[in-house]
Amino acid sequence: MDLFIDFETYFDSQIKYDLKHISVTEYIRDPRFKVFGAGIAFNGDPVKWLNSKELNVFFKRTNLQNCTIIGHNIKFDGAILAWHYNVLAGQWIDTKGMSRAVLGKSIKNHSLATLAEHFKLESKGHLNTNGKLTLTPQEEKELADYCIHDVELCREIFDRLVIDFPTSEYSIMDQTIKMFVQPKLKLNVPLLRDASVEEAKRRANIFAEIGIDKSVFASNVKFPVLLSREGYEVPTKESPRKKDEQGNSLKIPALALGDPDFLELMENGDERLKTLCEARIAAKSTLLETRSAKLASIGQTGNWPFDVEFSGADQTHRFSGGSGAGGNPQNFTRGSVLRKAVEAPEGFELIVGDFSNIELRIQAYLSKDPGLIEAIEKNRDIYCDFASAFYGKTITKADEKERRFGKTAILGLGYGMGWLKFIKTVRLQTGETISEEQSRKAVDLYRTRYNQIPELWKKLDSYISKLCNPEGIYQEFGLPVKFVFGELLLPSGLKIRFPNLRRELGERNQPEWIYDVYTKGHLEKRKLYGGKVLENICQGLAGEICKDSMRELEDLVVGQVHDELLILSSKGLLASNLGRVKRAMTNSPSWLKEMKLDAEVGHGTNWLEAK
DNA sequence: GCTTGACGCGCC
DNA sequence: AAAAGGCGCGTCAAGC
Repeated sequence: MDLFIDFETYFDSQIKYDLKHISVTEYIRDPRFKVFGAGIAFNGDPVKWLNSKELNVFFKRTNLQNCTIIGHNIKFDGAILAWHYNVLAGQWIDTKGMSRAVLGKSIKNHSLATLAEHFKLESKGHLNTNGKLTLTPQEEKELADYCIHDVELCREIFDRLVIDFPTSEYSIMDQTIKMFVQPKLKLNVPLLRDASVEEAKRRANIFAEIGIDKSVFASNVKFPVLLSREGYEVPTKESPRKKDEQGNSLKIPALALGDPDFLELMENGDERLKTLCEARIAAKSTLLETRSAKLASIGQTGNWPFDVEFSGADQTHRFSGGSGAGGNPQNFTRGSVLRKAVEAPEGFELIVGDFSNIELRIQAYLSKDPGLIEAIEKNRDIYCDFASAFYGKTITKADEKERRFGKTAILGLGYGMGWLKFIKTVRLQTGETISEEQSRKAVDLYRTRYNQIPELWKKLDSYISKLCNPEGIYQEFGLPVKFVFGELLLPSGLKIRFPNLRRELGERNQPEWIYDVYTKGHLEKRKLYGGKVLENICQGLAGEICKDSMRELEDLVVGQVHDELLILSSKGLLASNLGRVKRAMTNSPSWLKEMKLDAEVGHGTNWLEAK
C-alpha cells in the first residue's frame, strides 16, 4: 500500500520561524510548531484533506508500518510523522530524490512547480499563509485545495519518475531517510558550545590585536586595498566567472587559501604581511564557529538527524550533504571537535569503515594497468612506489615528505591533470614549490609508469562520439558501464547524463565535446574529454560499491560520508559487527569481480575516536 | 529591506 | 594535443 502525503504547517518569516532561517530539525522540534493539516491519498484514491484533529484520529486508527509513504521532500513530512505522531513507514520514498536521480542537471531545479511544468501537468498553485497562526474556515478551505493539488502533483510526478528509477535504489533511498527521521547519534552539547565560544574569542583576538576591524579582512574589496596601502603588491588571477565585453576573463585579487601566490605572501619573511594574511584567513574561516553553534542548538533538542541527499551529486549519483540538521556532515573539519561531538548513545559503540583508495582501485582494474594492479594485490604502498621511481631511490613510509608527494601525484594525475595544475596542486597539498621541470617529470612518469591509464583516457575519448548516436545501441567496450545516446548507464541502472552533447569549436578553433548542465538555475556549458569521462565513471562506480555495503549492513548504518560508513553497534556485539562491517566493505562488486577491495574499520565512543 | 551573484572555505 | 571534479554554507557587494 502506498500513502502519498503532504503536511501544511504554520510558519512566520517575520519572527524568523521558517525554513529559511532555521533547519528542518529545529523547525519541527520548536514549541511553536503547528500542523494545520495534511493532504493524503492511498494509492490512486482521491486525495483527502485532514485537519489537525482528523489527523490525530487517523494516525491512531491506521497502521502504516507496512506502508510505503511517498512525498516530495519526504524527510520533512517523515520527520513530522516520526517525531510528532510516532508514525514510522515500512518504506520511505522521496520524489525529489527520484527526480535528482532520473532527471539530474537536465532540469533547472527539482521543486514541485518545476517538475509539474516539466511533465506538462496543471501548474502548482500559489498560497501564502505566512504569519497566520489560526485559519478562518475560508482560509482552511483554500489551504486544503492547494494542498490536495500538491499531493496530486506529487503522485503524478511519482508515476512518471518511477519508469526510469532503478529498482535497486529504493532501499538505499529508504536508508538515507531513516538516518534522518529515526536519528540514533548524540551530540555533545557542552563540548560544541565551548568550542564555538573559544573559536569566536580566538578570531576576535586576532582582529583586536591588529586594531583593524574584521570586516576589512573579510571583504574582497577592502582587503586588497589595505595591502596596497601598506605597500604590498597584490597578486591577481583570472576570475572564473566575471568577463568583460569581449568575453575575456577579468583579473581579480588572488588572496585565498587556494591561491599559491597568497601562500607565498605569507612565507616571504615579512612579519607584518604574515600577520595580515593570517587575519584574512581567520576572517574567512567561519565554519568551526558557526557550525559548532548550530550543532549545539540541534543537540539540545534531541538526537542528531544525519542528513545526506540521495543522488545529490546528480552527475555521479553520489550523496551530497544535507542542511536539515545543523549543516553539511560531509565537510566537518578533519580531526576537529565537530567530529568528536558526534557520539554513540549509552551502551553503543560507533564503528567507522573507510574504503581504502577506492577510486584508485577502480581506475586500476578498469584500465587493467599491470603496475597499479600488482601494487594493489601485493599490498605495496603505491604512494611510495611512485615516489621511489620519481626520486630514483627507495622511499618508505618514514620518508614523509617524499611519500606525501607520491600521494599527491597518484591521487591527482589519474584524470588527466597537466603540469601547470600539478604545480598548484602540489603547492596547496604539500606546501612544496616544484619547478616546471619537476612537474613535467612527474606527469610524464605517471603516464609512462601506469601507461594503461592514458590508454583508457584515449579510448574513452573516442567513445564519446558513440554517446551521440541517437539509435541508442548499448555498447560496453569491456567496461561495467553501457554507452547509450547521451548517457552512461551504471550497473545499478542510474545514468550519468551529458545533455545536449555536441561538437563545438573552442579556443584556437579546436573542436571540443560540449554538454549543457543547470547549475544554480542557470544553463552552463561543460567540456567533456576522456579523463573526465573516467572520473565520472570512477566516482559513480565508487558510489555504487558504497551503496552495496549500505544495503548489506541494513539498519546498522547511521551515517555516510563519501567513502565512509558510520555504523552503530551495541557493545556486546562489537566484535562480530566489526567483522561484519569489514566483510561488507571488502566484497568485490558483481560487475568487477577481479577487483580487490580493502577498508579500514575502527571504533570508538565518538566519530573522531572511531576514525 | 530583500534577493541574487560572486567568492572563499570546508570535505572527498 | 591537452584537459581533475563535485558538493553545501557563510559572507559581502550589487541590484532592485
